[in-house]
Amino acid sequence: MKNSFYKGHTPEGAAMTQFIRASFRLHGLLMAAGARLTRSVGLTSARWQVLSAVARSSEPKPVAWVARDMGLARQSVQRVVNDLEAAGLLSFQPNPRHIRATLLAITDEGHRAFEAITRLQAPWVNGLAEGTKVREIETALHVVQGLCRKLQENAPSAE
Amino acid sequence: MKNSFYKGHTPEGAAMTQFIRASFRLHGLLMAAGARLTRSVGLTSARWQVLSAVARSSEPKPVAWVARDMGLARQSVQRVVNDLEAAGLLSFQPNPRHIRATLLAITDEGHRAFEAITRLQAPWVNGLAEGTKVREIETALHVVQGLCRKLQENAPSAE
DNA sequence: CAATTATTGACAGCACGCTGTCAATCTGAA
DNA sequence: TTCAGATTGACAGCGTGCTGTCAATAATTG
Repeated sequence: MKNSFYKGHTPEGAAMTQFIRASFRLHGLLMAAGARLTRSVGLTSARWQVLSAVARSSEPKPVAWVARDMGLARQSVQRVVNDLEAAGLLSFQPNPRHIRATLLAITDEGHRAFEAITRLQAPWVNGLAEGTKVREIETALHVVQGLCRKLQENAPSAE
Repeated sequence: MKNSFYKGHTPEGAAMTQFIRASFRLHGLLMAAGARLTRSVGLTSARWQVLSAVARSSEPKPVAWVARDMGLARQSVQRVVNDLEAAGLLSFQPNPRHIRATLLAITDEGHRAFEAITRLQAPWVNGLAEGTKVREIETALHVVQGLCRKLQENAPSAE
């Protein structure tokens, strides 16, 4: 795979370029898999991720806080949250510290949907990880986290 | 990070779940970085990737072939290609084997844009990879490629 | 206390990937 | 040769993430 397209790259840079290309493809495949996984519960990948973020949260938060936790823009999460509220999976609770910034709470129905998908996700991801050593996954995670850190430093966070 | 949310997961599955979450964030950050990188040439991340795929291709191909190479749906690439053609960076060449499926060729202007971005991308990715060992990147690439392979097997390819 | 600044949500609009459907075209088997 | 199936591009529509702008509300500062 060493060809003219990697002129100007350090060995690390050439390897990283390949890794980034593979990451794009992985993202597409994960999104497709997430769609299949969540469809049976009547959700989508993005809605499930937002629901999870709220479910995993240690305390009720406004939309903007959840967005920051997820590393997404505020408005992206806002619209998904509005959809989830309309679907009855999330509810807005009054925020004693801020009139407009209502707190997000998961409803009983939302909790049921979250647990239903969790029961599907666990065996799915176990199968996906089968055959890969924990050490390798941790190395990969380390590389990805290092990239995220570097990219976040050089990136003017939106707004 | 071992908490109740990883019940039902094997050790590999728990690590993989973390890795997938990190991958989503990485994708978002890479897209943002790609936007900054390509904006100066008047392109976007997606258009640059399609242009690169055509530029790297060993022979002229119809849109559907390029889409398969990139692991994307045919129509996603089709619309970007139409935009690139309208912008004068790509051109449609007659295909002796198929009247409708014209072949994609890069124009002089497209070549200039591609090279301009390549000159920006190389130092950018070198800096990004700096401090990460090639061995680690290759392990991460190996993990990602393994995931892609597994996901592609279990996924009914679109259409 | 008053005025400036920061945060938050509402609204509108864009880029991109997906799907489904349709007609034109090519391919291969009967 | 003919006809059924595959391939390809055109068109329309959806979900998701982004940006920019605006008004309402908090927080901070003089």
